[in-house]
This record gives sequence, structure tokens and C-alpha cells, in this order.
Amino acid sequence: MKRKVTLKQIAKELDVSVSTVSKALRNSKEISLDTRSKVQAFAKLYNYRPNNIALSLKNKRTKTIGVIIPEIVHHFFSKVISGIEKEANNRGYNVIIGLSNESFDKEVINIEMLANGSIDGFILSVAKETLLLQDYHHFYETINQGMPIVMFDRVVNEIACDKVVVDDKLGSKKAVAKLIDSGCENIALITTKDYVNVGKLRTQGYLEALEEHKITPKSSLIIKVEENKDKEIEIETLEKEISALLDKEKSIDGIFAVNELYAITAMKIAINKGYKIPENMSIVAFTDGVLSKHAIPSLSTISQHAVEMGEKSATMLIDKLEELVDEEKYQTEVINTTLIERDTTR
Amino acid sequence: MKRKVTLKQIAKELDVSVSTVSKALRNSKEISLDTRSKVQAFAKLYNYRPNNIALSLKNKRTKTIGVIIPEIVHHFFSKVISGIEKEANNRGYNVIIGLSNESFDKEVINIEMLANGSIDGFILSVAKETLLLQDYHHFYETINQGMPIVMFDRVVNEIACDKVVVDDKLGSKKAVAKLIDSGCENIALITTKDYVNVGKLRTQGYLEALEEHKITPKSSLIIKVEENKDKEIEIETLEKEISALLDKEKSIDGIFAVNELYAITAMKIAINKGYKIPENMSIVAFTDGVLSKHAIPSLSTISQHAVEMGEKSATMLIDKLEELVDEEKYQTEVINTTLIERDTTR
DNA sequence: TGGTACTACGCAAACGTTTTCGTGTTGAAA
DNA sequence: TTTCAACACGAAAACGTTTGCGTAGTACCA
Repeated sequence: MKRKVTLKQIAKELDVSVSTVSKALRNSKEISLDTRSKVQAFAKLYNYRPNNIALSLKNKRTKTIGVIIPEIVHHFFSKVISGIEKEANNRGYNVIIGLSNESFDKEVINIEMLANGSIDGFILSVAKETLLLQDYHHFYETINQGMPIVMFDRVVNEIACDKVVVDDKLGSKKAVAKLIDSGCENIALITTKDYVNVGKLRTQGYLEALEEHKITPKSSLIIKVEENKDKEIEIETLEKEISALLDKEKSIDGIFAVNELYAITAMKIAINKGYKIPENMSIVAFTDGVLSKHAIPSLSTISQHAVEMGEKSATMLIDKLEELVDEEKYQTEVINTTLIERDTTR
Repeated sequence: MKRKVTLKQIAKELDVSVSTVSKALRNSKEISLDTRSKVQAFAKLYNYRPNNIALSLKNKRTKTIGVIIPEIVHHFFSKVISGIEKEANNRGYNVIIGLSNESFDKEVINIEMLANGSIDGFILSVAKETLLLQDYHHFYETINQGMPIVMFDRVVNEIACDKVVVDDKLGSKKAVAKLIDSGCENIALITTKDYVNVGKLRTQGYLEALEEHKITPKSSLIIKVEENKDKEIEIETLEKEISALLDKEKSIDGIFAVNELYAITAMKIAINKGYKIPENMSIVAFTDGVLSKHAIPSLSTISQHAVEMGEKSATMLIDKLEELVDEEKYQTEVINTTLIERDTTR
């Protein structure tokens, strides 16, 4: 087992100094052609590669991006990561991942672990618990130390940093408009409690779409789901609520859900109750993922272009790191949404 | 914007030497109580944190694990990652991610990028292209340089390293046995071409299960899917094959598919053709994911315990890194599979 | 007063690089 | 023979730590 070879070892072997070796490898004309080729041949033979850690220490930059997301077993987030990774790799950066599991403490710990020199900047999506507690000291500290942050999807407006978001309101309007245009008159909404920012915005979009089409919203058609760490329980509760809603409000002919799972759950219940989809019940979900695509019938959705979000986030961060862009100027990039029409709409 | 504070700055500020500061912070009794508390107070005030990179260079260990997987937008792999991350974080390690996108070249590049000091060891699942080319030089080089590797799921048998695999054959046997026990007599198999190792093993399990139950396998009931970078095309082709199969072999009353997507595709077609599931057509898939859980009807599957695979992989790697285990001894851990009975089986 | 023994600190090396600056050798010009 | 430039290389600092060892200063004892 031959350990990694260093400049020093090469120097000793060839009986020259470390600096000569370094210069020779970088093809400095300060070194004679003779020595240069000798060193380069030797280095190639022993498969010399400069030690990244030493370079990082010297250059005060690691060429590594820290990404902190609430969870990875989630189609949206893994898509974003693949976008980040793609762009980062193209520009010679590595990606190091931390998971907060929606927990404030884990988010703080992860940030602290990475902020001590391991990375050059963060891309992150804020944990729900953090949003609830509204404690953002770890973000402020990080930024204060001169480490740039790009927030995506779940952002904190009051923090001065670059952001990449989806136009939740407009996306929802598109979805609801589609339902109305295809003839739905009583559209139910399945959303989350208001403290989840995206839930709130999507609800607003729903309301605005109705108003623009001269339909007065009825709060009796809206279900606000209480999120639960245990998704099983959350969904079970939701099932009961949907079932009750459909029993009570017989006129419902359309459902807009703020995520795939809620939509699928609703669809399952509607089918059980004998509704024909999309003939007398249309469904659209926010967030496009595998579930929607492969559901039977396949679900019409609002796609958030997650990969693009990731790419854009990485671009913004790296541009800032490489000072291609004004350090003090923060931008908020809005990613477009697209309506993907599948089999749950007419 | 206050930059990160270093030992040197603290030393200068308090008019002592760097070593004194370092020792004081580590509470060495070599330093007077007086100085110690002074230094510690100052460090706390300025929120001093040792620079990870400097520590890595000095200690020759980064406390970071490199993970290379074929793709991240994949339920199985993201589950494994969450397992790795959990165990790694518990033991004070970070996780850095590389995606090969099933490409040999990207796999090599990723490994080379990370192997130069950035990480202490690898956890990886081999890209399909690499398996096809059978070019494993990058793995050998890495191991030769003294960097441990743990392979999971898609492993290369001939390489001497730790491995974590699923018992594909046994899992498949369980699935097929379930179908037979519930009364199926003509069970179709949807699998991949044989060069994908897991496809091959799962096919073997299917065959063995049939034989053990005195059923002679019929090759006319087996579809071997040619994988395609473009999943859309792959699935479209598959749809035609399944449709043709069901038209030709009317006696089929059970389907075993080597992954969720194949199973869902088959189910969709069967439903369209008027089969009642599970009354006159049962389906089981290998690999448990969101699709199976939320399909309508929900799909019975063989769960691979992906999180456990990740945890186990991380445990094995870290044990080796921390020399809790013999460096030269390589183990292969086999993770159990479980049959999850849902609504596509009787 | 001289010797001993702590105490409390500083120096310097080391990890692997890159880069600036200094220096010895050569050859040619004066 | 002297002078000077060009050439080819080495020494050392720097990045931020940790740690073994050396050493002032003090106190105590004989």
C-alpha cells in the first residue's frame, strides 16, 4: 500500500527542493526544461495529486459548497440537489450535504459544523421548526462572518441574502384557473396551516384566482392540514377530513391541493366514493413528482422546476464567491411554474 | 463584517503566544488558571471556532465521508443517504456527495476530486456503465492509497473491500412464494437484462421459488427490459411488451417486477385490460418506495431497508477509519428484506 | 548563597502547498 | 581580469492548528 505522494517526497527522491518541484509541476520557466521534465515524469509515475486540504488552507477557499435541506427523501429536494450538484461540478466545486430533518437544533449544528472553514458558502432551505421559532441568529452569524448564503424555496424575507423562490401564488392561480376554465364551479382547497409560508402563498393564489373569476370563496371548502412529524398520522387525519368534506359538500367538482400527497389522498377517497375523474371531479396538485406522474389516473400538477432552482442557486452562490457579482447586492430570483396537464383535468 | 477569529488574533490581542492560547482553550494545566479563564472568555466573546481545514491538515483526517451514488432523485438512494448521514453525524462526521449519473467518467472524476485529501473514506454504489465496462482501476487505486471503501447495493465482488448488500435472491423468492401461496399459478416476471447484477439475482430468485414449488418456469412469461437513459422511452417500450404478453398469455394471474416502476406500469395496463386486482391478478414489486405506498391500489413490495443499509455502511466505514476493526479484514453485510403486504396481493 | 523544583509560558516543528525573494554559478561583454 | 546579466535553484514565510520541549522566573530548602 503506497500512501499518497507529496511534494516533499518527490523533492527528496530527485534531490531538489520542494519549491523546485512545485514550480516544475506548474511549468514555471524559472526551472530548466531538463528538471521540469524529470519532475513531471516522476510525478506522473507516482500519480501525484496536490493535497486539497493544504490548498484550501493556503488559498483560504475550499471550492466546496454546503447544502442544508430539511430532508432528502423528498422528490423536490433531491431534484434541487441534483441541480446544485450539476452546476457546482461544472464549475469545479464539491457539494457537502447536511440534513436538518426540519429541526432547528440540527440546522444550527449543521451550519456550525460546516461554517468553520469546511465550505465557502451555503445553499439552504429553512427548516419548518426554524420558521416557527423565528430564530435566525445562526443565519445572521454566518453572513456576518463573510460567508454568503443562498436560500431557496423556504426563505426568510427579512434576511439580506440571495434567494431563489418559486412563484407560489401565481402557480396556484394557474392551477385554479385551469380548474375553473374546464368547468369546475366548486373548488375545494387542501392546504397547510398558515405559518408555513408556501402554504399561505398558495392559499392566497387560490383565493385570488377565485375572485378574478367572480367566484366567492367559501371557507367551508378549505381544509388546512396540521402537519405532523409522523406522516402516517397526518394522512390518516386528512383522509377523515376529506371524507367528511365530500360527504357534506356534494357540489364539489374540483380539488386543488398544495402538494402531491394531499392530492393523491383526495383522489383515492373521491374514487372510493364513486366520483369519476376527471368527468365529475378534477384534481390539480402543486409540486410535480413521481407520485403524480405514475398515479392512476396520472395527476395534473404545477411543476416547480426543481432542477432549475438548484442550478440557479448554485450559479448565484458561485458568482458571489468568485466575485463576478457585487458582494453587497442581493437578488431574489423567481422561478417560473408550469402547468402539466395529465389525466385528472379535462 | 467581522471575519473569523483565529488563535493568532486572540494571542496578539491578549499579548500572549499562540501556543498559550491553544493550550488555554484546551484547559491544559500547563497554563495558569488566570490566563486560562481570560483566554476562554475572550474566545467565547468572539465566538472562536477552530478552523476545520487546519485541523484536517494537521491531523491528516478530515472527519468527512465521501458518498458516490448513481443518482439522487431516486427513493432508494436518498433513503440510503439519509441513513448514512444520520450515523455519520452521530459520530461527528460530515457527508460529501458525488453523483455519477450512472456514468463511468463522472464516477472516476468524482472519486479523484475527493480522494485528494478531502475525505477519509468512501461509501459508494457502482454506476451501471462501470459495471458494463468492468473497469475498476479507480477503485483499486483508491484502496491502494490506503483509503477505505464500502460498497453498497451495486457492488463489485472481485474487489476486496467492505460491502453491504441486500439478499436479492432471497427477497425475490419471498415475493414469488407469496404469489404462489395466495393461489397464483402463472406468474410473469418483469426484470432487467442480465448484466445488471441485481436484475440477474432477482431473476434467479424467481426461478428458484418456482422450482421449489414444483412449477416449471416458462420463458414466455419473462420480460427482460432493456434499460434506457430516457426512462420515458424505456417505459413506453415496456408498456407494449406487457400489453402483448397479457394478450398472448391469458392464464397469467400474478406478476413479479424487479422494481416499483415496472410493477406500476404492469398494473396500469392490467387494470385497463379489465383485470381485477388482486382478485384475478396479483402483483408484487421489489424495492419499496413512495410509488408503491401511494399507488391505487397500493402495491405489495419487498422492502430493502434502505435506511438501515446506509447506517450499516457508515458504521462499517467509520469503524475502519477509527481502527475499531481489523484493517485487513473485509466483511460483507447482508441486509434482510421484508415482504410488505398491501392491496395488490390476496 | 547556591541548588532544586515547580510554575507558566514561549519556541519551533509539523501537516502540504504556493510564492516571493535571495543567491550561487555561468557566460559574455568590456 | 573584472563586471554584470541571465539562469536555475533554494530558503523561508504563510495558511491555522497542536504539542513536545526548552527556559525564564519564583519559591523553597539547606
